[in-house]
Amino acid sequence: MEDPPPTPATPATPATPAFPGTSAPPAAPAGPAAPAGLTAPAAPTGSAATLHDVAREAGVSIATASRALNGSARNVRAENVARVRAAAAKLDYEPHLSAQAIAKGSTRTVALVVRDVADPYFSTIAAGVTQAATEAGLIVTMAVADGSPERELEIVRTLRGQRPRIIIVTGSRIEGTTTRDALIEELTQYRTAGGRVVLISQRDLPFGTVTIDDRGGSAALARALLARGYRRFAVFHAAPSLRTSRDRHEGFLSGLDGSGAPAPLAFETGFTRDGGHEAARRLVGRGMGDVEAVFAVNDVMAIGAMTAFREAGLIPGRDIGVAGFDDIAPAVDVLPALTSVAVPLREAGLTAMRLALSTDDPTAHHPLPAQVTLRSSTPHRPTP
Amino acid sequence: MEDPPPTPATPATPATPAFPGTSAPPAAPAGPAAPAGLTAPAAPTGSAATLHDVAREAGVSIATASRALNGSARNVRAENVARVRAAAAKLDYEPHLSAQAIAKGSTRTVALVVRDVADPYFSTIAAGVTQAATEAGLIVTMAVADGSPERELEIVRTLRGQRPRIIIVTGSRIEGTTTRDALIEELTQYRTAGGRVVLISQRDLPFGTVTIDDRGGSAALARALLARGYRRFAVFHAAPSLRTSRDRHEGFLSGLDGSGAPAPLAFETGFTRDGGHEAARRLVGRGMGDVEAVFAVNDVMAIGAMTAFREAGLIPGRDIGVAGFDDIAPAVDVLPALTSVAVPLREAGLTAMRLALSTDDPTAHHPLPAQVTLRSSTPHRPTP
DNA sequence: TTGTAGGCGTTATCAT
DNA sequence: ATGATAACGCCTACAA
Repeated sequence: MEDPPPTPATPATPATPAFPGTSAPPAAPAGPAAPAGLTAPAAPTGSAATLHDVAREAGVSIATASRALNGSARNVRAENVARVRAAAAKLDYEPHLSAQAIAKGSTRTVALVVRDVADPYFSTIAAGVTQAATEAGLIVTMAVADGSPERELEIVRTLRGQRPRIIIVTGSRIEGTTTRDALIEELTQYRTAGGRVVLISQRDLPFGTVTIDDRGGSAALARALLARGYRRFAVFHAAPSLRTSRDRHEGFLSGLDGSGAPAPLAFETGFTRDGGHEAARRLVGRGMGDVEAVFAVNDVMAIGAMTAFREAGLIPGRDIGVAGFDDIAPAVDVLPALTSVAVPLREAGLTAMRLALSTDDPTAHHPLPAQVTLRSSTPHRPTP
Repeated sequence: MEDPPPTPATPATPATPAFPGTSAPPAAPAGPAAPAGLTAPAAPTGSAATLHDVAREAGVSIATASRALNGSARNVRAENVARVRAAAAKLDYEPHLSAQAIAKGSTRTVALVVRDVADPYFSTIAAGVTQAATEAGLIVTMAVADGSPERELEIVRTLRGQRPRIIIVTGSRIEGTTTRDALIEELTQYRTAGGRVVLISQRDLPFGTVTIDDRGGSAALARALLARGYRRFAVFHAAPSLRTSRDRHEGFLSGLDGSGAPAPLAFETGFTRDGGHEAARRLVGRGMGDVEAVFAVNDVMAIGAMTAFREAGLIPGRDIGVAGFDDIAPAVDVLPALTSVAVPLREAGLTAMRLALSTDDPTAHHPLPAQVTLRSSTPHRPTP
């Protein structure tokens, strides 16, 4: 079954040519983002129906058509509304969002900047943002910063070209003050131009922020482990410039405070599964000493560490306790099930949107709780 | 440690209006944007710098400014180029993408439709798409169909309003012919209007398509398991309307063909971790019979099943073989490591973009290989 | 209720 | 090389 040949509703509009085919490869896509490998984008237009077409088809003026479809349909004769609607349907008309944006002076898009979409941490947040955006009739555009503060800065800069209503930045690790200041500057500009800014998990910046209680969660975890009889720890953490890692690390230490437990060994490594794996190998290599449990600052690290321990002949949960952070889905399916700290990631995305859409103080901070979830990777230690 | 005193909030700029909560998108903003009433001196209005501002600041015409910044800078005196660039930098000017789009008649966006961003399957594909798009200087907008064909259709329809250069649809499960035909119709319209369409993992539709070799991979897996001595299988699959599930199921059966192995038991369940868990419980509940191994049509199902088996006192890899599909990251960290079929998900996203950007046949099909990866969840069976 | 006209920020076509 | 000026598709006073 083929598509019915579109009725030649527009007989007098030869105008726009069909496909330029292989023609003019648009010159270097200018701008900062250098095109690396791929071929230049193909040529566009074959043109879609415009409001003008609809108006003509319906036998009314453009203004009436506009009103009937979009604006105050109340002031349009019912008959004309029907006419216009029919014409629009017939021509398969969709309003040109860019044109609307430029005419109205505001778009309906929210721009989301993440470090890595493939990471479940961010993709879950993205899911929350997308859901809330859809409910509010907004479009989500996404950009990936890839862990580079410079890239992030550049993204935010070019993002302003979209004139989004909202910019949400998550997972950045601005610590170097140069890019940090530039980022603040950029976002401030954007805000004074009327945009809303919300940061997720990026404390201490003068914007609306959704924070996850990394410190508190880690501290609570430390106390819970103490209560289970653990006293000697190792911590697998990432570079301290990664704020999330540092907060969780410091939180854990603070949770140990006053317990009399010795200072944990610290291993710096990658914020990834392989990082955890590598740190565990290092720990095993230098001798476990009297380490009773490992706290890895996120679950994928913890899971990688468990595998490494097992490869070294140590059984997690028996020979060594292991705990992570995030409570990602696989935590309950690894063996032993992983003790972790649950964070409401999707909720973070929803909350960010809520914050952005609210008319309240645009610099409000909204903390989200983190909840310790004890599992068999850290069983009770037999009291000696 | 609280946030520093926020910068003096914009006094007279109400900015974004409230939103319609659950209601329809066209939220007629009530009040006017700004009290732009009388004499407008150094208007601190919330708008961003325009090309006009830049031109004035640089002391050139708006046309020259445009050329200097964007177009053929070749025909502009070097001095003026510098002037304009300086002005742009000073004013923190970013070209209004919507305005450019409307003037040029084409946008720089690619629209991506996925079933669920939070699912690693789709988020990995999304990562590939985003990467390729960024390299080509394109912006990605994302919409979530949530498993509903109707929603998917509606999304594609409204997506056309963005006038994206490319629409990529992944993970749909159009089987009901009504929505299927409507979807084809909609996408065809879009294509004749000059857009490029690429489908991922959606066979049999007259558009560019990136397919993953579900059937072949499953068949190869079946043969590999036969070679390891397994003969009696159970298959955990999802509703047959979910094409991916059906293909993998059928492929597995075809791989068994001619081996003389008995027909596997089939358990229909959810395409999720919990689905696999549930099916395994059902299998255990009705008695394992002589089932030697389970093939779950994706990894999360397989992993859920392993946990369920363990809960029932069966040790995966010893008492029951388990295999999945996708080879997601945790597959190597569960115990035992999961036999699976590796699928180049990120590559699928990249390939989709490549297909979309190429000038070749817009309906080309590009199959991606799937590779069997044997691990200890399906050890060699001792030959009796 | 309807149409006319002006404007939104850019680009592109003209002359100059 | 540069500057008016007309599009681009839509919205919205302002008139009629």
